[in-house]
Amino acid sequence: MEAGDVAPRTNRTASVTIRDVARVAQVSVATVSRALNDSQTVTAQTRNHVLRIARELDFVPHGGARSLSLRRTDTIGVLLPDLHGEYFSELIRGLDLGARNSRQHLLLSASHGEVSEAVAALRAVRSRVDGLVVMTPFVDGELVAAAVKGAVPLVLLNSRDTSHCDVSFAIDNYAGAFNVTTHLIACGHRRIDFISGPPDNLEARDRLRGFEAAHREAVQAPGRVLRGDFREESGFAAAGQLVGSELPDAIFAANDAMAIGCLHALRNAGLQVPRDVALAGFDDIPIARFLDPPLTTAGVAIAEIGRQAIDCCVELVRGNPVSIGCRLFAPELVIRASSGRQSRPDAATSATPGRIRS
Amino acid sequence: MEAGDVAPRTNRTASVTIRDVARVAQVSVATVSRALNDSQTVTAQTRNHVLRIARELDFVPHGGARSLSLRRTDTIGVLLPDLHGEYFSELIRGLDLGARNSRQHLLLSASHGEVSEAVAALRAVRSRVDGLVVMTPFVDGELVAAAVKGAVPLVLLNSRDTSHCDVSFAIDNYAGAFNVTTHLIACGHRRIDFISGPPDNLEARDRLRGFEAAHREAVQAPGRVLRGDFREESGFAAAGQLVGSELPDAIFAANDAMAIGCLHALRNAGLQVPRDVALAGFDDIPIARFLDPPLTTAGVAIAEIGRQAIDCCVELVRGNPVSIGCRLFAPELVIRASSGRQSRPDAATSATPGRIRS
DNA sequence: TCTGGCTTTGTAACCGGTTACATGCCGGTG
DNA sequence: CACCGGCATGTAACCGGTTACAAAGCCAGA
Repeated sequence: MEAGDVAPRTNRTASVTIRDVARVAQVSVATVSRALNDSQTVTAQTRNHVLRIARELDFVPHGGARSLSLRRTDTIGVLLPDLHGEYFSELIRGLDLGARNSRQHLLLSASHGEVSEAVAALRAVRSRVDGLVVMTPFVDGELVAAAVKGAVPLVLLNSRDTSHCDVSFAIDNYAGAFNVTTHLIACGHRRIDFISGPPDNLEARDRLRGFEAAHREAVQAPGRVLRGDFREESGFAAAGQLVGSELPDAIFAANDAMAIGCLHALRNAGLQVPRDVALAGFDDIPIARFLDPPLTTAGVAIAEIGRQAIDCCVELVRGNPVSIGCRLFAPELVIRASSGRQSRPDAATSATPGRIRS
Repeated sequence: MEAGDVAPRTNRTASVTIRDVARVAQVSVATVSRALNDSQTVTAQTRNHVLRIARELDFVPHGGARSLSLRRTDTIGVLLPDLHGEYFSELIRGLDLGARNSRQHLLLSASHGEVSEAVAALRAVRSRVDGLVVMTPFVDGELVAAAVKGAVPLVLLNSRDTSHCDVSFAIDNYAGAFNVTTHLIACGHRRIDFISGPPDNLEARDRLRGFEAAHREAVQAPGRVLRGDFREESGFAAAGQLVGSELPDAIFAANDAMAIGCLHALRNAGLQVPRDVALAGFDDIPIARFLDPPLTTAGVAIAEIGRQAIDCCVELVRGNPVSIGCRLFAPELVIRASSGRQSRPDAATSATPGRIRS
């Protein structure tokens, strides 16, 4: 904030259009257009002439005009509940990978968990993109589809609803939570408390169901269920409650972010993980392995899902055949130090065998 | 991948245009346009009539066509070296905040540190956006400006170059590194090693300069300088080298990501931070406070910079007066446990007094 | 009744590309 | 020489909005 000067409406260079090129090259706009695109119907000589003039004038076709004419924007719209945090960061990495691969632009919006914002964003964006990748755990597919109105192909993320979209990607949250819980039980933990996600979030509900089912299977009573909202702070708060009352043997947080908050609160209370309490999370965000102790969690190929979602959306846009329906990703149990002593080496008897990492 | 079916080119609903609305409402397209925008020159009665028809037909104006006509896309293009990791995640949060505030879309691209990709992305994007926010530490402002050609306002991030853009935002890397180093010296550490960023990165160079200057000021010889690239892995590798040879009293990593890698390697080697080696980073990414031990670092208001950059870019787009030049952000010394015993409470005698957090 | 001015609406050009169709030019054949 | 086919190029319509300008309608005042 040091320069007190005021910018005089900077002089923008008026952009050079295809008609300028045509005039200078003394040909018609059609010929210029044909020369710039690959079209075979133009002589090598004229093509070179036109290209030289275009380069001299530093002509860059106007993307918007091109889109209007071609009815193709080469842009995929992405609507996420949020854009920050390790989870979305990983997801965005995958989306970028996919987009870059298919030479698509990425138009990014966040709904901040508000239905109204999501609908507004979709309406604003649907005529600027060729396809949409949408993740709105708080909204059911019907509202999203209504806002999109079939104007463009729609891919849903983290949803199993396929009645309102072409393809959806989902994580098997039930199985993931089941396996983590079974692992904790196998480690010898008797009372396991659960920090849940927001109750109106379908994924959060499935994780809770998996937690409960694993207890039923092991004929063991589940511990307390504390309510969280998937954010670090709520994990911190929930652990604070637990520390104040009777401590469980293990805590299973419905995602890694809350597990991190939890870990922080436990440390503040002078407790050691896993000696005093064991801990597990869900997602395997990149930081999970760097925590102290490294976090046991359900590994989800977050970036990979993002990449595939874009790929799939692009195929739909191009009208290529695509296997429709819901693509379910099975999380992998990632066993690290935070879950504590393992009574038997092969204790986790889940269908997806656990893997010791890092 | 369960559904083996193949999507038959889904039947998209042909979009309804302003001419459809005009026809049904039995008025001219001009009147429809006027009714939809606020224009005063239309009777309340006709406006209501038109709006009702538009709603019935579920008419949504075509964004692209609107942009072409208005020469305004309500979109800000953002080009970053990468989109993932805690640092960019924080930055994107700020960018989103700013964009949302000014009702702008965000067109996001990553250059992956490649000059050619950056230039290609800028050319592809410059005709689709009203303004650009660009961060390319590897490219000097001139190349960026050449690719943009003054087509739209340009704001540079993490650059002090103002000769090629309207406004630039920068962090005072020199002062930040100077203060962290001075703090480490004040803590009583004699030999302090430095893990640098990539040598062709201007910010990395400034941090190294600050590190060296603090040693000169304290009349103390700086330790070894190991080469990193700002990524976790390189911090891990560098610490591996140090562990193999003679261990310093403290390690100062040029950013937090490398400090995290470093911490991981030290823990693997059975060393305790700060008892065996002290550690400090730079950036204060959100996770820094949750590490064990919490990381001493130079706090940069990452999201705030992103927000201000968008705000500023939007003001430029709108032709509003804006204080031009470079806006320099002074990092704040954030003292946490990783830097070890503090010999005197007010040891850090820097201009920006340190603050004990969390 | 006529005129002038104000308000509301319509017509058509424009934004900057693409492309269907028309045109002109060429050489080859009957 | 007339005719035809094929190729290179030009003309103009089109994508779907906005808006300058024209025109029409209305009312008040002379």
